[in-house]
Amino acid sequence: MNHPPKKQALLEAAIELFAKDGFWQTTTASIAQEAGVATGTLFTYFPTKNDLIDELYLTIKREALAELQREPKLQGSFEAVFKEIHTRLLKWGSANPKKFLLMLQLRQGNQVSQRIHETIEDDWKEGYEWIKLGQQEGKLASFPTNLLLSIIHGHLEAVIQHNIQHNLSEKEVAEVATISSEILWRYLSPQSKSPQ
Amino acid sequence: MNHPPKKQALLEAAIELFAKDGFWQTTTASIAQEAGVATGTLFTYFPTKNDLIDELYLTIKREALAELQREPKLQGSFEAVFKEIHTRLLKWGSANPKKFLLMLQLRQGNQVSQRIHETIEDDWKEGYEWIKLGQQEGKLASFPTNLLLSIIHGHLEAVIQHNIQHNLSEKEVAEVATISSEILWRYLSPQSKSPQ
Amino acid sequence: MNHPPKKQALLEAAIELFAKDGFWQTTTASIAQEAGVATGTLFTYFPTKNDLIDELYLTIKREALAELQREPKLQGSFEAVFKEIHTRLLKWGSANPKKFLLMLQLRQGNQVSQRIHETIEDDWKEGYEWIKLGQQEGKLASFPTNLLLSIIHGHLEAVIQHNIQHNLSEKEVAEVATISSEILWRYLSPQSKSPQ
Amino acid sequence: MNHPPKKQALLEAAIELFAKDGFWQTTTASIAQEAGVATGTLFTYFPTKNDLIDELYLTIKREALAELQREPKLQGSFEAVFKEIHTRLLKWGSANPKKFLLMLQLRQGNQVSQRIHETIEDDWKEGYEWIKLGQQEGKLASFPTNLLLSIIHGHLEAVIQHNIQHNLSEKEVAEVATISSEILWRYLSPQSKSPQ
DNA sequence: TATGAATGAGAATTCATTCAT
DNA sequence: TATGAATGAATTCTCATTCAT
Repeated sequence: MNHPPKKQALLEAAIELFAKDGFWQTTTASIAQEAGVATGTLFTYFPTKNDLIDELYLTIKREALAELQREPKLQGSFEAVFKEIHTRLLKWGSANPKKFLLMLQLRQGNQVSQRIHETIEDDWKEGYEWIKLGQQEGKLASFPTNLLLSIIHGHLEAVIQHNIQHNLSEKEVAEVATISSEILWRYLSPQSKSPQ
Repeated sequence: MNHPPKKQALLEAAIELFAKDGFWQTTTASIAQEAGVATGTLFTYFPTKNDLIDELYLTIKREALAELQREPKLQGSFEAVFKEIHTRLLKWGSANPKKFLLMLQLRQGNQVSQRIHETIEDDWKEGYEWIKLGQQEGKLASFPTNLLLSIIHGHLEAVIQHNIQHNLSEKEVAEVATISSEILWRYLSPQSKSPQ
Repeated sequence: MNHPPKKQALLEAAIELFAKDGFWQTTTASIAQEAGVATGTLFTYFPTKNDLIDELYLTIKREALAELQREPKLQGSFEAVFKEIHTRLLKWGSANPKKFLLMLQLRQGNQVSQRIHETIEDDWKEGYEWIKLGQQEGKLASFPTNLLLSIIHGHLEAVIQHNIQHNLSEKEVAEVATISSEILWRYLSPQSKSPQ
Repeated sequence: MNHPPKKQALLEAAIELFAKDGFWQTTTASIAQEAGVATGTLFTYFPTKNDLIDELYLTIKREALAELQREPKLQGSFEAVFKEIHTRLLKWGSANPKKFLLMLQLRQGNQVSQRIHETIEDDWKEGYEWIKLGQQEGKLASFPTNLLLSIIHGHLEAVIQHNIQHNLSEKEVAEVATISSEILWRYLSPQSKSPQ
């Protein structure tokens, strides 16, 4: 976010190459080359290749989070805010396919250290609490919060991956976002609203 | 499924180790050792490490598919069949966490060859057609079939991962399956059922 | 002593190169090359470069020890045995300059692991006990056994280094050995023998 | 001896670290850090790491030599001077274990350049001549001067190492020095004194 | 002089794969 | 088929040294 230029270049090169070839097929030498620095320079900023991963993952996760904190502020009814969050994340993921897919890859591959997972959990704690509150106030279906989050996450991932795969334009993404948030909301509304 | 015993042992050892340490961190030597065979023997059955992956992925995918083909046959209304499919897959994934997580890992990591992806697509074609037919007959929401499938997939993944993470008992899994299939069905029913 | 041929070749190559260039200036690649095996082969026998050192040091120390155990058996008066031990070690070191100097280098450089030092101490324990007994029986000067051993060791080292540096012939070494063992014996005899 | 403060700090840091970890395991960066200066600063004073070694070795050797040149002046009979030299060196080594052991390490490891060895030989030439003269005048045993020096050296080393290892107090060192110089003198006196 | 980020040649070690038995 | 020692290309990481400031 405010890295020294060479560090920034390394992170960007890593995103590019990891997304293209996968983490383990990408050598530190090629990252350095892509970033236009010497091989040793990488290790000035990241003591090991795994530290690079960790920082990369954290950086991307925080970039996604930043989407929710930027102007205009999230406001309005619970439903409105919920849909807006969904929309912003969906748009961010669709617009940043490399970062998004890399995030999935790193998570699935167990490459990210526990420490980083905890840091991120911490970052997103506010959101978690907001969802929980929504449930307590009867705005959201009452199944286990973790399951609820898993489902939201799974839904977002599925739709974003679909958008990326089909290479949708910004306008199309916006349309999908509207439909998708509508569906998700209906789907996660409290049971009372469900048809008998 | 009907492999020579050493081949079978190798596949099982690979599942164990890939799931634990990840594909790239697992050496062919360690797989052979875990399987109780010599290092060279692995290459008698799988010309390269990547061929092992391919076969493993295919085997697992077909094992999941077999769940849908086993007795009792799927039958009844479209809704009943849809829910049963969902339930069987969810139970299979929850009962086979290693295989399930490995499947995700291999898919995200771009490790599986194109050829295998095509083979699998072929295997599942029947299901794809069945979903499409359901849409045409107005049994399912009418958004793009691929998106629909992505969402189903994402939902299943989310719930299974949740089950695995929380280590649910078979009974609990059955309960979650009921709720989950109910929700998913409601969610993917044609728009007409949606609240105005 | 009874190593697989490639392991033996590696140990010999290592002696050659370590003695010539020093431990840290010698690369594992060059050792493998000198031994006529592939770079990886070294690591089949020695997990790390340090393990190679350890084994090398142990092997050399035991080779020296073997000099004392070979035929003809050590026998006769305490004095005769003492001188014979001194002579055999002195001859061995003078005849094996590379091994001898390497031994010194490894010991001084703190390269050998504690475990190996303990193993060696164990190997030589019998000798230690024999010296101690000699002291108790009044055959040797009564200062601290450890100091006594240090002095013997220091003397041997000094004379061997001198022989090596001056490149003495076998015959000359034999002469020096006689003088040297005479001096050392006189020097370490009990105080009573000393001039007032 | 009269170095700029940063240079002095670097030399001291180097002694500390070389003695602890060995020359090759110690990085120039760590020396600089220990000395509290920037990495680049080391190279202002020592063009290469090897130059640092050379200067260090020379400095230590001269420090030992200085022990013999300080007040009170060496005087009295040949025997008295011989014993006093021995005692001073023994005390210096025992009191400066890091420097002493480092000296041994550097010598054995072939780390010091030829140029420096020659310089030092020059420094100690006077002592060499004095010993030789002693031999000619029948004060010392008549075997080759070089061998004689080796033996003296070996003896000193053995005893100092023993003192260091057993962590003797200053008083104990003084006692050992007396015994040790007595022994050494007896040992190196001309043959006539030896028992028949 | 002093700094410390940057360099890049070099080194230890790994591991998929081969092949003689 | 099965074995496992041997191979050697490839990779991560180190560190003495440089140089712009």
